[in-house]
Amino acid sequence: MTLLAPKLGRKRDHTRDAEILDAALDVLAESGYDGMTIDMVAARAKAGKATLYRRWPSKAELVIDAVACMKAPQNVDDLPNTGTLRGDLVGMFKPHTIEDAERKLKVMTGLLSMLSRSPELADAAYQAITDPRARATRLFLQRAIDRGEIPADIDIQTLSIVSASMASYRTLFLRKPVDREFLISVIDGVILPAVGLRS
Amino acid sequence: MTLLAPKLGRKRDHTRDAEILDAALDVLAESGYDGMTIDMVAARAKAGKATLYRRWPSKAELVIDAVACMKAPQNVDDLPNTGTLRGDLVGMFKPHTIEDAERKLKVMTGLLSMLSRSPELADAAYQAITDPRARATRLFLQRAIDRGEIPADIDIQTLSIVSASMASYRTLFLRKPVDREFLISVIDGVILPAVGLRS
DNA sequence: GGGTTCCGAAACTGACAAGTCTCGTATATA
DNA sequence: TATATACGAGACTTGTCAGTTTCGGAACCC
Repeated sequence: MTLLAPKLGRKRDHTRDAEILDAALDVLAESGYDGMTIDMVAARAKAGKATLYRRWPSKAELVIDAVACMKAPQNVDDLPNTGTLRGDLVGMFKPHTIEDAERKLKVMTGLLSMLSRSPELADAAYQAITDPRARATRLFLQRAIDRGEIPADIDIQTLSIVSASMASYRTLFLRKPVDREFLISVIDGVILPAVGLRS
Repeated sequence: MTLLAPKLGRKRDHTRDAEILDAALDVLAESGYDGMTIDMVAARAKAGKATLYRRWPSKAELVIDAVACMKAPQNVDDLPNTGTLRGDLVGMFKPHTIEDAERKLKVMTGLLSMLSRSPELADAAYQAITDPRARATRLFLQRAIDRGEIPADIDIQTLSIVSASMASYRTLFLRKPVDREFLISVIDGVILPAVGLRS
């Protein structure tokens, strides 16, 4: 027997998928996983609830898909490459990059208490939000080692998460803005001194 | 007219307050704010729901009180004082201290998405969880400066939150255990090099 | 003892949200 | 044109949970 679906009737408009997932991310960033309702997402996407349930079997699956689709094609080419470690690190503070990081952190905040209950969601969040940033920083450090700017025996793994850790902590625990001044103080007061570059 | 309450009837057993608040913290650490129900707290404390509502007007107030009562009388005397910065920092890894920090972090995780909606809760969490740790680290750094172990021009504010930031990030974002090895790598790979103490 | 408030247990009420279904309409194939 | 599916809108069902009330019993004061 064939399981092929017949090709009858109106076709599903898959351009709406991205719009719905983006609406879900907005609601998620604003209200968190528990505060988010399917009605909110449908309203923001100007879609019917049935349209959402036709595409995703449950709220949980919708959220996993929405988080996974944040995973930007982080092109190595559009990362800073200034020739100095400090230049690369500071180069991450372009308005667009900061804006993107802020939204991701808000989404992550609303997801945190769910991660322990849904390994699948935890993995999606790691792939889309946590890992790309650490990758970029590891790249900066490795290039600095390769060009002899910093010693080769530094702890790359640990140092690569310093800026992300401190930015998250400042937002989540201290509830203060992650502004340019703070990021500069992390770079010049922690990371660069730690790799032996004093200003 | 007098507003003095009459002293009739059975007296409220205020020794139950602490037991109920402690049960609330357990549930909070396990299920987060949204996942926590009053029934869970009552069941864990072997109390009736009415008993809880006789003492706190709402779930929100109960949680604020529970978090506030975590604020231990952090005695400066029982903080490490070893004579070296590294000794003081490492001295924070006593089993009891780590256990305490783990529970606080779990509670905080379940609270994070609420903090933006309840400034009162945010303040209680800051006073009870976030600030005490930063205070201790600032003390260690200041003593190291005073004894001439490290330069006086370091950025104490920024450096004092490095270890807490990285421990939180590792737990929340990376979902890996904050074990002794990791903490040592933060101290020896980031903090001490950053203040000019190389191993 | 009599009146009052506490206690744990559990029934009850009301609101809200996940998920389903229906309706009128639009768009596709045959 | 006839049939089948997608669409937005919204009614409907069901379960859960905050908060209230009721119950039988215990503790306290007069």
